[in-house]
Amino acid sequence: MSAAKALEARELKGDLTIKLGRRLIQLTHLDKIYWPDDGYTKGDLLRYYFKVSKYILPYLRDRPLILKRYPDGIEGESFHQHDVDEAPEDLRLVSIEMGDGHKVDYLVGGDLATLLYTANLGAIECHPWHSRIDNLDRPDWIVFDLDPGEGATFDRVCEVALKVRDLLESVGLASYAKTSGSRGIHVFVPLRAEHDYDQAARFAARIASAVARENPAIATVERTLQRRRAGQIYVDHLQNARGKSIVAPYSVRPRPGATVSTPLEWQEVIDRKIGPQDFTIETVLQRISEKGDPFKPVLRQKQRLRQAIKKIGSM
DNA sequence: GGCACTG
DNA sequence: CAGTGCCAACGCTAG
DNA sequence: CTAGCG
Ligand SMILES: [Mn+2]
Ligand SMILES: [Mn+2]
Repeated sequence: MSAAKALEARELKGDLTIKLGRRLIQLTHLDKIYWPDDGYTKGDLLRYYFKVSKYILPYLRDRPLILKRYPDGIEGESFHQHDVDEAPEDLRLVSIEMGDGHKVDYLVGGDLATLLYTANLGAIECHPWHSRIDNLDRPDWIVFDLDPGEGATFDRVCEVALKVRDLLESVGLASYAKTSGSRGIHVFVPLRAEHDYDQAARFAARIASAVARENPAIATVERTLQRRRAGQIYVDHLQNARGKSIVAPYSVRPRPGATVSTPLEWQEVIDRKIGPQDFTIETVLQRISEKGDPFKPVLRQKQRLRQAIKKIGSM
């Protein structure tokens, strides 16, 4: 059966084998409940990823994938998986040598077959590396993970996101925001992959620290939970390292409502009329068809860090 | 979720 | 046959 | 070095 016809059925039940080009992909337990409070099933998850594939796959292409698996749904136990030893032969893998010399076989993103294979394993979220397999030591984006503390509002997250954007802009860099799908915002800075993780991370630390220093009531870079004040937003820059990841644009989250990490226009961050709960596996496709993808420049803009490092150094 | 292994 | 184990690694930094 | 964080 064609993948499209099979997956677009309103109700998905039991198991299904779909053909993608020459590949056969097994999709199992389609009626298993993954979101008990909402009634969404594993079939609903697979249908969403099939329909959004054209938009999400560019952000996964040629990147090692970290799987965070929820085989029994969002309230069941979960585990991380890097080393994938049982993947079908025809899915792309890359063998990456770790610090201690042992090798880990990562799945490589970008193919629909891989996306549906990982979703079928219960990998609700997509977690790509910040670098691509042809240049694993040089990230092609920097991320700022804005995490609201207990009691901090999404309004305040928006406020801090704009501070980050403005500072980046003042050193000559464009940036892009998406909802995390939980309560925060992720700010991405697209890069030409020419600086290594250490240089990128040091730059990110300087930006985050400056935002916290200039806005101490609402932003902090303090990692110790107990020392973050209520209402502050934690500007987490420490994800900018090899082997770490952040959830991809258009990735589903294992959260109530089956929310999706959704790219925003900066004007939406300014207007504060939207919230993370507005974007779910049921609403995001409609939004994309109306507004397009605000993150498109993230894969096109090859920004260079040299001048920006110089400028932040003199501030 | 699926596979290897145990009893 | 049913039941169980397994599937992460690591980078950072305050103390 | 370890503990806590993600
Ligand atoms: Mn974080
Ligand atoms: Mn976060």
